[in-house]
Amino acid sequence: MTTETGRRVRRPGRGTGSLLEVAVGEFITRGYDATSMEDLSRAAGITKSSFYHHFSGKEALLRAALERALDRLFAILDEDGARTGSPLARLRHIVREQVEVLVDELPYVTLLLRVRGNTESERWALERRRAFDAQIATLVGEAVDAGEVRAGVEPTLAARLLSGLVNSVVEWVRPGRSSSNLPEDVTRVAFEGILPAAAP
Amino acid sequence: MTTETGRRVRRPGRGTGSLLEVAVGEFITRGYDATSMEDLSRAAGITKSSFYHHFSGKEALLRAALERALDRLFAILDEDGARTGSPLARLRHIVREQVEVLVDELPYVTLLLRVRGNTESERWALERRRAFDAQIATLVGEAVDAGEVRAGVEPTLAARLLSGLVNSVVEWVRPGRSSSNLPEDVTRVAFEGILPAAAP
DNA sequence: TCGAAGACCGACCGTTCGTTCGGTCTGATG
DNA sequence: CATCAGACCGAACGAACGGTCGGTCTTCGA
Repeated sequence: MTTETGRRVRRPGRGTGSLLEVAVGEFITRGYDATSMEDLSRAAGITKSSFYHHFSGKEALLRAALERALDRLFAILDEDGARTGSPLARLRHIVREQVEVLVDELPYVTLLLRVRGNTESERWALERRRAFDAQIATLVGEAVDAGEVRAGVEPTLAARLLSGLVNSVVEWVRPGRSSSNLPEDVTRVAFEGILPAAAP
Repeated sequence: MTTETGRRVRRPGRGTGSLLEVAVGEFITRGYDATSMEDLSRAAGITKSSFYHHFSGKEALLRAALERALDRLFAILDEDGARTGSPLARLRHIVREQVEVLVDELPYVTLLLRVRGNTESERWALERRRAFDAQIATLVGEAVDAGEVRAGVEPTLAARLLSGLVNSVVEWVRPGRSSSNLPEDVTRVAFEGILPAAAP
């Protein structure tokens, strides 16, 4: 237990948050399955058994990380900009905020996007991801029905490519190093085309 | 050795190609590190030790799969349509063919796109992937310089998003089930925008 | 000052991993 | 019919895995 005022009493320790951060970093560079508890311990500067004092096991670490990413993503859908206005405006808002979250919580979202469903936690995360994507797909369909966009292809395909484009940012973005406004740029590219023909 | 006429002499066996196909399928569903040699053997219908008669080890399987995917991708760059014509036309050709290869060699390309650099083979594949992407990025820059496209964002960012959009197809496409012309649709979406504003 | 509890540790457990080895069976070749 | 090589197998190897256990050290509240 911790007292009301001032968490992390007694020894300075390191806190579960810091350990989670270290663990997620290792999970990303080596892959979850290829990362051993000894790898995590070495990276955190404590022994393997000490790690089990803070987390019940390897999968609990994964679960905590996936929850953090999913909570941030679903929070976007509850914002005003995602619930009011035209379907197209709501879509643009969600895409912009999604890139924001993606950069803000880069390691956690990166881990989420690499999950394949091996463990129970991974299957749970996959299900929530599917629910998130389904809401995007619905919104794309509404935007097409409202005549706000040219329906060049099936809304289902458009929604998938939209998610694919946005999520691909995690593959190369590095925190701190953003000369331009990344969320705005990605949103513009997604809706106006990556390489639109030059005006004649 | 095999005779000129009629490969796979003697026992019917199964052939290394079939074993590779099975192994790649398991690698994709469970992940490379989470897949044991016994998993592979069970899926192939032979014992673990029999598997070593055809492949020198687990990583050799991975290497063979990655080579197959990379060979197909680099072959695109050698086609006429990728070497002659305007930069924009060459880009469109490459994107269309890339989707084609992606669907044609789905499991192998999927595996390639999930590689993170744990083993020597993975690092080798990552390097070749980078070389491929670099050629795309160069071509995007040439198209912008030639005034063939509106340069809304940095060419580097555009190239990355282009690759991300195209490669994301492996996450949901299923072979055989293509009512529409997928390569053409993806190409149009990539260049004209996923959800372009409706004409007034 | 002293008891309690959290942070941490070294040693160890059973299991599973990738790989090896010695050997059997089969079928085309001479 | 004898030979030979490739396809295949059961059993076992050392190493590494995730996880457990009993105990030590440190710090704070009473």
